[in-house]
Amino acid sequence: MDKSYDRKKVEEKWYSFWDEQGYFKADPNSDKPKYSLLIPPPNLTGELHLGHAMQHSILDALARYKRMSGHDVLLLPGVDHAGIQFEAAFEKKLSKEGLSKQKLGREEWLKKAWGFKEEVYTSVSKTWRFLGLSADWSREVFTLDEGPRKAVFEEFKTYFDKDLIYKGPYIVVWCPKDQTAIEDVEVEYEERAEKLYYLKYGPLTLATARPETKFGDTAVAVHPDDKRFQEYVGKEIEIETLSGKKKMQVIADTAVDPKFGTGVIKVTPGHDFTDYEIGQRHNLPIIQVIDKTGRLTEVAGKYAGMKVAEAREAMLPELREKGILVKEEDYTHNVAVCERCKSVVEPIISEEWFVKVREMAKEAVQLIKEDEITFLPKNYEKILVEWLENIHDWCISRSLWWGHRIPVWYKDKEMKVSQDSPGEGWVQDEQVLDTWFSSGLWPFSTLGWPEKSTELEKYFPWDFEISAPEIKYLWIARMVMLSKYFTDQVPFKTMFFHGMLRDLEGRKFSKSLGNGIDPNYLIENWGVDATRMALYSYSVPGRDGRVSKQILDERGKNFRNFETKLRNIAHYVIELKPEGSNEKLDFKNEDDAWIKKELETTINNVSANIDSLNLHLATEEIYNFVWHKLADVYLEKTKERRAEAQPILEYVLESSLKLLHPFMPFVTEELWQSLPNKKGESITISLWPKNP
RNA sequence: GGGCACUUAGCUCAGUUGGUUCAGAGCGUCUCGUUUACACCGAGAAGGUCGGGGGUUCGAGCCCCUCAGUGCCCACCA
Repeated sequence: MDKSYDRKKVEEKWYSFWDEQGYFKADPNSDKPKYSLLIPPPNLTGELHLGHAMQHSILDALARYKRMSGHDVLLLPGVDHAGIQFEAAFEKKLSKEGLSKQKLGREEWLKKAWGFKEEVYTSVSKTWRFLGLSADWSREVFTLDEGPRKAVFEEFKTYFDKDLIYKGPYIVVWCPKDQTAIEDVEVEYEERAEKLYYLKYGPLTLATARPETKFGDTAVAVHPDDKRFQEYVGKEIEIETLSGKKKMQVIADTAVDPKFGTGVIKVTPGHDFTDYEIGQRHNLPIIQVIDKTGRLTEVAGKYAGMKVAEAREAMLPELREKGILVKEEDYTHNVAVCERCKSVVEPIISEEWFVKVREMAKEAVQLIKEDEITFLPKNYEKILVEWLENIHDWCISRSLWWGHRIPVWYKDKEMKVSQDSPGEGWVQDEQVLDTWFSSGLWPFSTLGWPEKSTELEKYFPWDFEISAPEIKYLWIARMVMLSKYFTDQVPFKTMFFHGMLRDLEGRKFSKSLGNGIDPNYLIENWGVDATRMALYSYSVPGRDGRVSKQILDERGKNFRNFETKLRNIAHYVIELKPEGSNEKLDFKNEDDAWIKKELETTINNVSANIDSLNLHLATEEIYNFVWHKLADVYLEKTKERRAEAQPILEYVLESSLKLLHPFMPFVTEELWQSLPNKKGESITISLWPKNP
């Protein structure tokens, strides 16, 4: 066979053929049973990675299989605006041009941002098509589109009217780099070797890792049962500070661990979560020491204006000199950093919007426990339930510009919830909503909700949803919660968590490590079909895989070879068809009966494995049949009775192509079209083989 | 600290209810073979006491207990 043909060209040709024929379009008016799959909207940040490629390969295999099995399939594509991540990527680009948010102003910035969005989108959507994704592009949705915008407003208004939304000062995780509050689920912890400082507070000594927050102390606390400090509880002690002597009360609170450090803590309600809670219990005042840019405020005296790390270094000599700092020891602990930009985050008091989600979460738990969602792997059900049971109020505001703006308007002392300006003189809230506020609605906002569309009626709840495990709380749990709340239904019937692909050391792929593998690289080397096949072997639910470029190349090569094998089988069957071949399909010969039986077994096993979402087994099954049964054994045997076996060869080849099509769409279409009786008719709409 | 996974051939991984077909695949290694579908191939071979130990059973990678190692998630101790 020709070994040097242009695979890419062929892929493009068939993809546009399918697209033009409209095979991927769902038809709400069809009377076929529906099967709906929701594509997790990738973030608008640029490149697609291996995880996306795997998700899309899995989704597409299922979509194609269901389509061939007589379903009206909706595979719905979309894109997420990804607030923080998008702004970070955009900011980088702007800074290269010497521009910034400050220089541009909100309006101009947004204009450019939309331009950047288009740019990024173009490259992303191209890659999608390369993977062969059989999505209904006519229904593609972007989270900032008008539809989702209406849905988001409906969501906000509903919460507001039901008194589930409130705004207030609260301790939040603040990212000084991104200049916004983030959620605790967006925080990562990094182990760092720092120091533990022992400070003298009057008659007491306490240990702290953060002496710079000293200016915000409003109490000293011990455990109520700790006998060592009983005499001080409820009293005031006089302590030495950097700005002279000061009185401070000693309180008792169970949050204090008597075994850690000296058993005494300083309470800084403005900059520590535990301390904040202690402060609430004891009515302590809050002093802000660190501002939103990560610098000390004027309460820090001469240290005001310094960044946290600088200030800490700078104040140590004075603390030593004044005899306040009495001991230092090495201390390794976890430091909270922003998941997106990796800078150290600060607990800070800020004015933010919150949603009370406890009741909603409770109902979601109920729903999950009724087993209406099949989780793969199963144990994720428990993981999600536990998170939902311990949920706390959701901080939904972000100090960003890219996103759905909070639909609240102010005029003098008045406030109104409205999607658009209520009129002259009204000013909209500056903040935007958390990205997940809109993503949580995705299963129904994409189908026209809050309108009652036929699409919503037909395709919701979704039959299948897939996700990386890392967004199980941020996204999956929220979708369940919001679907229950707004539609009283589950968002999807099957929830498939794929594993994470990691490098050989077991580390995540990340930009900062530079260990990523570009799916486009694999596609260029081995073709889409082979790349997809390689990925299916890692598609076992919940199981991580360790890969390297070399390992993926091996797999890619293997399946590229398989593709060649398939081409050669087709060549033998079709091109080398002898004159005067038998026309009648019967299986009287012993070999014919054998291959027929093997094929039937394969059909059963492949179908069953797709139905049970074991794509790695389904692909193995058909691979084994085609290579080691059909090619190695049967085909060899037909050489002695070529003309007689022709109808059986054609029949088995056709069935094999169909069985392979969900996984290797391109080569199967190409070979299908070369069958003498199939010119122009697509394998995409052929019927899945069934045994009598 | 709490929870959850994983540990099977040199490497990356399968192995769905315990039972001739479970001891496998791909790649790698070795031997042989250019027989017209295919060397991006074919025939064959080597290689694992399925992490250690204990238990249940007529019978266990597969169930239970325990130990060890690895990874992930959650919480967070100032």
